[in-house]
Amino acid sequence: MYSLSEENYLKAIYHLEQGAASEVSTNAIADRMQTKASSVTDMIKKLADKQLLTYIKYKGVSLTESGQRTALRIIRKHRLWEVFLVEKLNFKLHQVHDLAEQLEHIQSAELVDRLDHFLGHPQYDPHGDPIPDANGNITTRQKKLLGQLDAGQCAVCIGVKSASDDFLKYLSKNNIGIGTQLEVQKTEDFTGALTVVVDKAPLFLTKEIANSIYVTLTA
Amino acid sequence: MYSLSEENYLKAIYHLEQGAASEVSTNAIADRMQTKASSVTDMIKKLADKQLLTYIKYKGVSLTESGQRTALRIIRKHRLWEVFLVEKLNFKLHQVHDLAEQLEHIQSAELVDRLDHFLGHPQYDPHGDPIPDANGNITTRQKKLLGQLDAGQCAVCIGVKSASDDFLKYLSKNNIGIGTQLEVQKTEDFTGALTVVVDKAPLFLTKEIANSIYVTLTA
DNA sequence: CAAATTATTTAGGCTTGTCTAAAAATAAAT
DNA sequence: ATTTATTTTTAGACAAGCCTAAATAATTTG
Repeated sequence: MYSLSEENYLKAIYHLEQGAASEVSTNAIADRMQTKASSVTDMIKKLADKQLLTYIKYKGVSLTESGQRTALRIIRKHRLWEVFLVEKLNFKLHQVHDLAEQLEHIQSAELVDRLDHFLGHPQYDPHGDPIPDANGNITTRQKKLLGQLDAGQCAVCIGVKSASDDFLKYLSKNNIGIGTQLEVQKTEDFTGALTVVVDKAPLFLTKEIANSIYVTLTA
Repeated sequence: MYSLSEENYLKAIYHLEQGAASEVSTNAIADRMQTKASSVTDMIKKLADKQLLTYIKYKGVSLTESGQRTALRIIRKHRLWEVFLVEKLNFKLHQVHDLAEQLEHIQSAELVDRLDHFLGHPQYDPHGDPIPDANGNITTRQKKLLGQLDAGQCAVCIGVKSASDDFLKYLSKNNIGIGTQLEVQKTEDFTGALTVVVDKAPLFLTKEIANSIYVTLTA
């Protein structure tokens, strides 16, 4: 179908498009892909020829319908493999990304579907990111760092940024895990620390800890 | 480590070396890899530079210790993935080869080890081929077609050549599966058909059936 | 608004892995 | 033992994907 390199570009551009209002710039892509701007120009011309994105010289690119669909297929594979690696093979969270980067390029629609079924149609990957379904539909949750919330806001933990043993141990000791409901009770402007309510009990978190926990706001 | 192409060459050469007394010829490799002899020459020069094989012009190649080890690592991955695809994802036998050809190139020793453990350290893949262990040790069993045996020989079924539904149904109805002990009672020279003893009961098999069943001789 | 800075593209080159066509070596056959 | 046929290697070219250096466009700044 598409080459390994083409797939990686599509995925990178998709991610850059999320969380950036306008077109995606050449340099932004080069940055993310650890490559040179001139290489990016070459590739986006090729992807434009294949109708995967629209490209206006000196202005940037944006994915077409077809480009988005393709990117989402790759992201679906990536996240399903991450679930497999963590849930079935007991990998640690921080180990799975690089492996999934390889596995996401395996070509076989049937393999993806069977893997999805084998894993019980998971909705989210181990980092808390949503897994697109077979049709490319994705439930977009606003992913935030706990440290970015204001007093009074409620959220649920959907993932963590770092996965050091000590950090995970600290979290489980304080009854925080994926799915845990949190309410921000108070914020300290000076230190950035905050007090949250977990299981009706108040808990004091430093700025560093709060900025290592991903959450999504609850309705 | 090694490129996808290099890995495929090593694997092909390994397989050609098994069941060929002398050096492996350029054309034999080209045939197996569906490529041109000139491309093979280019590649074997590169592999010789990397000490993965010894190459004498116009005479052929043979893998070094290091080349064999590398090939066996790839074959180990291939066969473990095949087990996964059949046992965990319920793929049909004939579907798994092409997928395993992709999966065998995923780079991660830890992934292989964890997969091996997850699958319960299987000894053989779904085709009945032995899986090398983590150190590259492989239990070489003489793999034969049932139709090649003579009267009086005993063997155990280790796999099947085709995997059509009808054929598998036929086998299970006659109590033949992986691990089944067989003794050849009589052969018919003219038709190639043979009578085998399964579970102490005689069973008549046509030449076509007998040549679709892989066995290994028992001591 | 013109000059300086930054971003992007073009031009040309390199590597990997492939190919075709021609040359050289080996093997087969009369 | 020469000629013929086959196999293998060399030479030169090509596409993909990357690079550096130079040119051009866009943006920022005084």
